[in-house]
Amino acid sequence: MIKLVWYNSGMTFAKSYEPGEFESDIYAAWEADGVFEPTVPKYPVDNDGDGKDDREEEGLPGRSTYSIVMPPPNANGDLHIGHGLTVALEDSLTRYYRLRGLSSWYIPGADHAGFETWVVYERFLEKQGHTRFEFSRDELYARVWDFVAEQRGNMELQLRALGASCAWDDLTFTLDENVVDRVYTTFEKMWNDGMIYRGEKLVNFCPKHQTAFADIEVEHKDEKGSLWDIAYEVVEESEEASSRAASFSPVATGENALTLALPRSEMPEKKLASDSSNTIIVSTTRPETLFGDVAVAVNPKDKRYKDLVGKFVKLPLTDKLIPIIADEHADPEYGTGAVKITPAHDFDDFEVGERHSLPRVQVISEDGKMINVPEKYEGLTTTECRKKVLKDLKEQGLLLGEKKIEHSVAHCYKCGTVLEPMLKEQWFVDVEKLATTAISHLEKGEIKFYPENKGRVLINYLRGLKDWNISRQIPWGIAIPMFRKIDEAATDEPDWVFDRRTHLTEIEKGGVRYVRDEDTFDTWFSSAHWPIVCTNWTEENFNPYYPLNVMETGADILFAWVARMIMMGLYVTGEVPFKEVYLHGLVLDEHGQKMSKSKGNVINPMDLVARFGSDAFRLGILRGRSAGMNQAFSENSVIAGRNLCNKLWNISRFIQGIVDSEGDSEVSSSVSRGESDDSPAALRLYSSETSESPSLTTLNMGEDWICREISECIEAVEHDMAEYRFAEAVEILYSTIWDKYADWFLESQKLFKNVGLLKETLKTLLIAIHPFAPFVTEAIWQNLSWTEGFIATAKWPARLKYDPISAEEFEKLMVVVSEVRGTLQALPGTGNAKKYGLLYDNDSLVRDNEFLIKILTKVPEINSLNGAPRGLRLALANHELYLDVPEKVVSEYKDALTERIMAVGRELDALNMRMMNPNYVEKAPEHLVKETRDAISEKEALIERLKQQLELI
RNA sequence: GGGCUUUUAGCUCAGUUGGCUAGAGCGCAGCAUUCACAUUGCUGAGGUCAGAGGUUCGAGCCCUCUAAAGCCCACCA
Repeated sequence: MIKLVWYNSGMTFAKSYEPGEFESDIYAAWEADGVFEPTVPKYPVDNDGDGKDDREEEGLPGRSTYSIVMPPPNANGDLHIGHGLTVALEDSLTRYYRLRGLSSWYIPGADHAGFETWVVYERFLEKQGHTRFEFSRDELYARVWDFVAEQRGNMELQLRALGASCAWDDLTFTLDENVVDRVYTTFEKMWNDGMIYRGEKLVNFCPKHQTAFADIEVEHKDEKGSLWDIAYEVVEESEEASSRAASFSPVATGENALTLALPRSEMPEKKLASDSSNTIIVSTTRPETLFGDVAVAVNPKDKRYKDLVGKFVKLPLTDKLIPIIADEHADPEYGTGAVKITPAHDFDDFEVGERHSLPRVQVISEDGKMINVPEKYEGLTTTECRKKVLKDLKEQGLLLGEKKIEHSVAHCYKCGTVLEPMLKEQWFVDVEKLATTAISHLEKGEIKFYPENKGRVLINYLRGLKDWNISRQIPWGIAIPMFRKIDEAATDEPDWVFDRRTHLTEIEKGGVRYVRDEDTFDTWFSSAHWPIVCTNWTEENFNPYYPLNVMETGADILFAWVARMIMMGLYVTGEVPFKEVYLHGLVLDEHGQKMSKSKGNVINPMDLVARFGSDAFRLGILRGRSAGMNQAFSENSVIAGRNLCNKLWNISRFIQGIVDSEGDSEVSSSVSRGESDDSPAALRLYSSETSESPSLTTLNMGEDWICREISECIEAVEHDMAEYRFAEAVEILYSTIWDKYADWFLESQKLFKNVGLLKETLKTLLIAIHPFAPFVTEAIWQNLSWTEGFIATAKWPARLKYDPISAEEFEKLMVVVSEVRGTLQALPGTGNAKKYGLLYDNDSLVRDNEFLIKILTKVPEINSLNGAPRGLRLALANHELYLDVPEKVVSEYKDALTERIMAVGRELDALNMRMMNPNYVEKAPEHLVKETRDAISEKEALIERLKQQLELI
């Protein structure tokens, strides 16, 4: 084993911790030594040759594995702050469970990020003066592959810098062969199960990127726009219409129809005069699409239009006649209550068209130009066409009004282009079965969510889930393994066949030729397999790593990813893909604003790592963060983390110094551990609850106290980790190490040194904080003279043994010390600590700990009070303590003393109020009532003494 | 319109089944300084827990309403 022994090679602890000097060496050593490898084999093993998986035969009581996958960062990009948080969370979990003795497997990944990468690559092509249309699909795929391969190393180096203890050999790229295989297997199964269909549906189409999006990828923004009123002339001449015309009296309704067609209040007088024919007024934000109109809809309950339903209107600027239909979609309250129906270019209209079996007339092409329109409009862009249409309508007197409105418009989430609803043949997954299965498993509580409410939110989402469009018109992705028949003669053969040979553009099956569909899969279709592919799950083999213990990812992709993994996991494996889900929120800037390039408030995690160290970043970003919440982040918290690392370093430097000078006395380094299976989440963890460190002896109450504090801290960390309360775990470690261990225990050890205990307690704390600060703890571990191996694979500490009564005594001593310090500070003048001594009368705590108190308070001397009390009495009940202060100074303290008496008095009043309530005494738990009573008598005694003191002055 | 979340110190956040004299970090003020650490130590100021009612012996926590901020889904002709 490689041991990084700077200590043995003559290197000593420098005055401060410099992360840059250690981090990369340490990471390289971990990696070289296989520290990140799980101990339970990842693939089936059959050493006894009985044809069965030994891992399964051995049985895994509870579960001795811990598996977690990394949400794959974009292979061609840099890590952003969100990745930083992800790694801090996931790696802390991994390292914690590794220390607790589980076979931990953190599986890294890289995402081909279909669309994201494609956008970057297209931009790159543009810069080189090329366009995608110069290349075939396969050429483009090969080019992007090279492009990504060149950049991929970056992201992996950055993950290492963050300390991610993942098994690098198992890195899964979303285009790896096993991923594609698995995706094809699933697709084939779905195809055979009749869950895949090809449908002409409206999809959100980006004219710039020439691809369709899933609903979830569309960004809706509120924009200002216009709502135009256009008059459509009602005609009777059509064949269908004339048959009904008999019952319709045109004379009487001439004016009525017009009046009815317009909201009464908004109807200008002169328009009435200028147009005497029967018209129906529709409102639209997109006049250019009127060529695609196939009907005008009114609400069936709308009395104004009752008689018009079934009649026809003449489509302006054309000769077309289209029917007036009744449909719920028309809202009588909105606009004129009549709406034009353009099924090929509007989602709602599409559905109306479905209901009424209307044709779909496409008038906008994929590149955003007008088609299938009168010649003068043909080939115009939608914007040009709109202008022209409005002008022509106006000339014909058909444009009756324009209203400024605000409405939401679909945009490409990448380039901001307005998306065009476009009629396309796409592959769809019928999600009904997937969703209902997922819902039933979720309702059974098979997956635990953090935060808890997200489970219900997810069920709610799944209930309303629509069919999933899985086709994308970009070359960079997994090809859809479907081939279209091109031999027209083969009439008996199906139009589409499934085939895995997507490396071919054309195949032959049974003498019939087929051509490959050019589309690729939506990335979420393959990502949905992530837990399955990362853990090498197969139909045949037992897999101790599936389901994953936890899925940690961003709350923003709960629907896009988590929902799909659950549906796909259940569909493919029959099991939920993970037992628990932890969702983190967005990392906001220090003012709670979303980070964005345009605001210039983006924080680069690598920059912070370089300046303050990886551990500082991890500690900083975990602080003040809870599940599912978008929370602010600033450099300050990283600085606090950096300071803690330095504190740890100096604590270690101090203790190593003691070990060097006092001699390396014999201390048993092995601490026995028990095992139990009743720990949280049925994990088989090294349990420290039942065992104690047997070899240590505490020699004084400070030592008992710190053993108690550390034990309680370890216990709290265990609870916090089981509940994913990272910030709390860090918090308690921080205060235990700094406020307790360094400020009280180490200070007291300057008097009595228990070398064995110093070593053991330091080891305990280092291991406990290692999951959060892996580098500094390893750097220290390697620098200490009495540690072995890597801290990264050490064993989680056992509880320390202590005498609870003695520990409690130390707590009392701390109160005395604090009171002495506080009073000295409050006295007039400076440098009081060194001026005045402490006097005690019949006080064994102070008498027995004279030297310790002297060290902690810095008072020059502590003496027994012989004779009458003098000086300033300390405001402590149960202690006869005086500061040896001259009369003059005491009298100057009078005001402070009065204030003190008042304060204690207020506390006493509150307590008395409580006791005066008979219901409290009767109904509150006994121990509380007793506590209150004790507190009252203590305060009373204290107040009495303070008053005496005041009288003396 | 449907769903979700937040509101606690100057700032960012904890506060787990109600027991609190409401905590932390940063910031602020004062004091200290060879002897592990100025990336330090000690001390302190700072809060009607958004507001109003209710339940309870007891509410930051539970219930109802109100106000403000934010997010998601649907719709917006």
